Amino acid sequence: MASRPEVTLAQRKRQLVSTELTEAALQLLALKGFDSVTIDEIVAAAGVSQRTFFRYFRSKEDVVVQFLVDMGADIRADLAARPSAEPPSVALRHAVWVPIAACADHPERTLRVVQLILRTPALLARFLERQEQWRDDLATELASRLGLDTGHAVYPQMAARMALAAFGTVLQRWSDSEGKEDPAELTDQAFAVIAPALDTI
Amino acid sequence: MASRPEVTLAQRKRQLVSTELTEAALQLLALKGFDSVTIDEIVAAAGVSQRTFFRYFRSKEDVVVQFLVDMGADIRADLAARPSAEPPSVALRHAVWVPIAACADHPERTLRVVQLILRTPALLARFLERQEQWRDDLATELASRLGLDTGHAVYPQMAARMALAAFGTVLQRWSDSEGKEDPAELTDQAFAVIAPALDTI
DNA sequence: GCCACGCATGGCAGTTACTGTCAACAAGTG
DNA sequence: CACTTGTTGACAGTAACTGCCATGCGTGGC
Repeated sequence: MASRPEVTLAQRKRQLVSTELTEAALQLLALKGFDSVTIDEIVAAAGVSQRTFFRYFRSKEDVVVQFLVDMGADIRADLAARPSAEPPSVALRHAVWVPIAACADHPERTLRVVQLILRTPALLARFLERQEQWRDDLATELASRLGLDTGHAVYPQMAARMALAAFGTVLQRWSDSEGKEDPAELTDQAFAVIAPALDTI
Repeated sequence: MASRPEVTLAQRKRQLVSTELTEAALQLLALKGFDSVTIDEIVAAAGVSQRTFFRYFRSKEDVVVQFLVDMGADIRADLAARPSAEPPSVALRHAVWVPIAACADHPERTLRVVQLILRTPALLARFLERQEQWRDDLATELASRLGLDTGHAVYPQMAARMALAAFGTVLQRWSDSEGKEDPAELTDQAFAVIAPALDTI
């Protein structure tokens, strides 16, 4: 046994508090809007102290954005797992599809959050800031795939930005249509636009 | 005379206070970093009260980002002025070149500010948030140029995002190279990447 | 010249996000 | 049992931001 001897009781407790805070925050924020909810209300609902909140999240915005952050690592991981013979447009489409599929799988959970983020300036700002990290990761991964130097060629940077442009467009259209438009179809349309640029490497 | 009877003394006084605050802020921020400078220090250097500061700027970040905001309107204006027969890649290249040229014209003034923004998470977040407005403007302008409906075609959104991707890449490379790389050349390279996608409309 | 009005400003109190510090407590280890 | 490690809560403190009100300064009517 001991396949995971590291998953101690303490770690599970941490996970519990984290999800408890996230749930409480998302419910309150979706209900009253971002600005009208204070940290005190969130921690009261979760049953912890304010100090504990800031041990789990760096800022009020982080509670909402956090669940999208982990997706960044998934994108890069998926891109790295793609066969290197695959053209960039196909590989990137698959990589970007990972977080979109996660949203599409639980629309009732994610749609509200996505809408909240896209329509709240403070949250949107943090979300975009996190995407910068995704972009750098994607760019370096692409550069190593293609044997290019990130410092000299603009292609990796541009390709990463174009992929995230597709991601953003899909998210926005999905949000604005209240989830009625099909994410898969939107992703196809977005990548159809950028594919000619991605594959002229 | 009276070519501008609206430019009263009061308005010029407002402009004076605004620039005074901006100058004081930029100097202090470039010197000590964004987080280490307080509003109190800025207003002390500018000789006004803290309350007055927040009558001119919505937040501490705004002092830095503000000067980049007006560029957004310029981009759209330039795009609208372009002949409609021009392919999107050329028209967008010219539109995006407007703010880049403004930076390239006064490198000693703008390089520090651009670096400060790109390297300070809080400032970067606000900057990106403002760009969202640029993007919407560009997208609607492009849609009307091409007679498309923003609500049904993804092309205008994607084209606007690609143009801003080029803008961001140029800014980042210019900033990372300490101004040594030529903005015009970087712009050409970036648009060379996206041109195949932009012109397959 | 004088008064009234608009408008920018400053001071002040208050809210809220966020941080440093310390003591208490629980769990695992020798 | 002593010791270490990790999590938590309470408290004080900083700094960003806002509402309110009084003050002064320029402009226009009389």
